[in-house]
Amino acid sequence: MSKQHYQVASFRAQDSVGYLVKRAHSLMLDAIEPVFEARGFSFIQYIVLAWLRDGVALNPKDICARYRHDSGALTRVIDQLAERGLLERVRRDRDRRKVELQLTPAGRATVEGLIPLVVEKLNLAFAEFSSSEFNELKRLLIKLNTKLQSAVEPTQTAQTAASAET
Amino acid sequence: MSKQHYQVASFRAQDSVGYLVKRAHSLMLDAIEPVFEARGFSFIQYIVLAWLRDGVALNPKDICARYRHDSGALTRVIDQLAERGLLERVRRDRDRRKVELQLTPAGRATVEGLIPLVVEKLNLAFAEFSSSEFNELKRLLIKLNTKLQSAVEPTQTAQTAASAET
DNA sequence: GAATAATAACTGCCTAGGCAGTAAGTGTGT
DNA sequence: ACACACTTACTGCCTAGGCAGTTATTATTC
Repeated sequence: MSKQHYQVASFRAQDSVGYLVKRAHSLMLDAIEPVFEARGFSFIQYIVLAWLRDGVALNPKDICARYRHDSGALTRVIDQLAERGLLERVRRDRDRRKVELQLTPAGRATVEGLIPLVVEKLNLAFAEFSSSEFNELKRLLIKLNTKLQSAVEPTQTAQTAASAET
Repeated sequence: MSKQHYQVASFRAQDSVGYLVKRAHSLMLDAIEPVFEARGFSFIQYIVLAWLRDGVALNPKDICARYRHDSGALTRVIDQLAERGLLERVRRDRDRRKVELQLTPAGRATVEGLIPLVVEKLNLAFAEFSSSEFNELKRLLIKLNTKLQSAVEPTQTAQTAASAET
């Protein structure tokens, strides 16, 4: 038996965690987007640059999967960044379907300049959070995401999982 | 002095709570949207119906403010719902700028039918959360939202807080 | 080894949402 | 009373993202 946190009879949409999460996402974007736009960047452009810097994702497919962004839309974001000389597409001989994205020195300098602005906004948002509150929020969000992800993915080990028909 | 949870030198974009929140939002939408679409509704249509049912918001402006939805986009959503006979626009003599939205019996029946599907998905997502974890996540999200909201709103003392007329 | 499936990036099209402006209605100050 | 500012809902336009293909490349199967 699993916890039943919500009951049909007493459910109110505005009490849903889904609403709280949507609202947090929207408010955080509203807080940070003007910072980027004032410097000629969109938020998604920053994400691509930052993830390349950190080595999290090196090709479009990784970014799509991890940031849950549309493949077609991402191609156009990469076009914009490449046109501005902030990254380069490199086709490797290993697997010629894949495109490896590499930051140029200008791209690296750009993202290094943007990060302090992000850090400042984040610290402001969590100024009144204790360390334990901050860490607990992260832990619970990761726990939620892990669960949701496994529900979405018809993944590797899903063969044994109760007959998910295509 | 306030907590500095992030440092520029050690910042990695994928560790940001912003990313966790964005991901949670995206995954939750992916989990619930197919349920609505299979029944001919979009998620935003459900939100409008559910909020009207709960009396949270009775006119477009309230929904825009609380759900952070664009006013123009919302007008079109209301058009769709009105065309399908699920709600009606009523202009009141009190303030003829405002449009009061009223669920029709069909609209009420529709939303009552959708809510169990939402409750089921939410309970699945939080099945492995204890009551204290669940409540703590809600509390921390509310705390975050409150802070972010106050950063967005420039004025907002106690003046407008008391302006809730029926 | 050829046929088929699967994968990665990309393109075109379409729709929903953001933005700016408009119209009707209301409040305020003098 | 009048001008002015403000509010609410709506409209048109534009852009970013979702979706369905397309192409090039690699993996799998017979």
